[in-house]
Amino acid sequence: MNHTHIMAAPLGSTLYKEVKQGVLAALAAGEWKAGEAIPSERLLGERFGVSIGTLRKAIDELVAENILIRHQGRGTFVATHARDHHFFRFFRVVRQDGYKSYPSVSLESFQKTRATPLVCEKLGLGTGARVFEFVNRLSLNDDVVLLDRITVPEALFADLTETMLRERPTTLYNLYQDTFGLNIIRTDERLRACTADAATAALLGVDEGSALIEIRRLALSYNNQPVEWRISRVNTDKYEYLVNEGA
Amino acid sequence: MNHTHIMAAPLGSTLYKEVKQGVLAALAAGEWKAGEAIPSERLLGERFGVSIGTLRKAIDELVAENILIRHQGRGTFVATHARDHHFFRFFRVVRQDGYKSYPSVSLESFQKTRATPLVCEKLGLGTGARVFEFVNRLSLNDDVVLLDRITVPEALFADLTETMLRERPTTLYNLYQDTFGLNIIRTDERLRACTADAATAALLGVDEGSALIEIRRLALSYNNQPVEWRISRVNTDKYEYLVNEGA
DNA sequence: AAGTGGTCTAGACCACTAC
DNA sequence: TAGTGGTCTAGACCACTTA
Repeated sequence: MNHTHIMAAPLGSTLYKEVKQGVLAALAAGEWKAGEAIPSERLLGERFGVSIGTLRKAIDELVAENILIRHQGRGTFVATHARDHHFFRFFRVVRQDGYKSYPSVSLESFQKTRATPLVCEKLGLGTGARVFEFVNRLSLNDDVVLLDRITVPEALFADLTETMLRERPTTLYNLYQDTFGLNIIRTDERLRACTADAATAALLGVDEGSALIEIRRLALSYNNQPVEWRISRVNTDKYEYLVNEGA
Repeated sequence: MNHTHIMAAPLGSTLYKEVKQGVLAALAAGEWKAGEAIPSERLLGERFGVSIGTLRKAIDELVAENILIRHQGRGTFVATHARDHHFFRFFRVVRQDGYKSYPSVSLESFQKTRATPLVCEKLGLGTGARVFEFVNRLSLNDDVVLLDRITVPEALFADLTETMLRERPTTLYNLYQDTFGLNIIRTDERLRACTADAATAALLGVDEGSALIEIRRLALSYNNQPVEWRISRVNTDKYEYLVNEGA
């Protein structure tokens, strides 16, 4: 029997890709919030007019992209940035012996300002758009290791306050999710070697001129929407940046 | 109707996982060489006593892991490290404007020696095992950018010669595949900031003491067999190290 | 035209979770 | 016990490649 599907066939035009886009659209529209369960496979299959197998193939890809999480017997859930969950997917700094631990964060500065041309380009903002800029100092096992200078557009983060950053119970990306409905699903990172300027050296507790790694990260949400621009500097005397490819 | 499969259920014990292991075992045993087509889905389904759908699920995962490549209408092939193919999966250094180009390589040294304790540990070798050690200098767009010190065990690379390295037509990992039957499918990289010593500075054309990125890479084949240990130093004045997570 | 992988279906049964 | 996702089947039809 030929399939008689309800939806039109606009783009890549295979049924399951359309279903995937449909689910992504519902996600981007906030129909299901982070941490919530999405409807059952049977219901979604009916909604999109496809068989379970086809629906599953669409969901399979979203699970592979860490956008959804399945729990057998419970349901399928919108992924969250909870501490124990996918934290190390975006945090790659580990001790040189391989030991992974969660950083403790101290907020060093916070201001509302206007974006530089570089930041405007990275975040896709108009010239002189307003942004929040703040600096976090991260420690691992009581070693000061990272300095993050983070910039986010005011347009997406209306009413962000220093207190919200200081008193957030979990991770930064979890705050983005819960408070602003912004779900980071992808990052683009570029690393260079650099040397510590006086201010950086003081905050990291290293000598001025020490070799550091500089990470420039753009974090994106659904539809490749840029959400956060970040420049990190890492003291790699006892820690290193980990990349696994394959497996 | 219940499935009546031929194989025993040893480990993760779902049918398609067993099929996947069976295909991996055939690959590791060299039953199908790099670049060759594996048997058709119908034949493999018969061989493992499973339906096409189950066989496909096993192959799907191997394709997702870049171990096999499917070409509609032609067949399924063992992945190769051909230049145009997956080269940038293991080579992450790009120009700061994002432009990707293939490096030109010059071999700076080549020797047979005994492994240091560190190398023995990384490559899983016995104390004092014999290894080949060579240094490559890589240029991108006529800029000298990378210095690779590469160590491989003699046990896996019997009869490796300087000439083979100098006159290889394609990539290094392609040489490993074609000449030694060693298929790199995974790497573990750890990055630190470092400063250029005199020898490194001279070869990279930078000042002694310049900040560089140091990459320590272990490259592995099937069954997590360590094949190559490599320490690279990168001049990031005009280039950077690229990591994309998600999508 | 024959053979390959790619998509899709409809339904069975299993394993796990919650009530 | 009811509902969820997880696995598996058997086969139809499509799209592409090769000859």
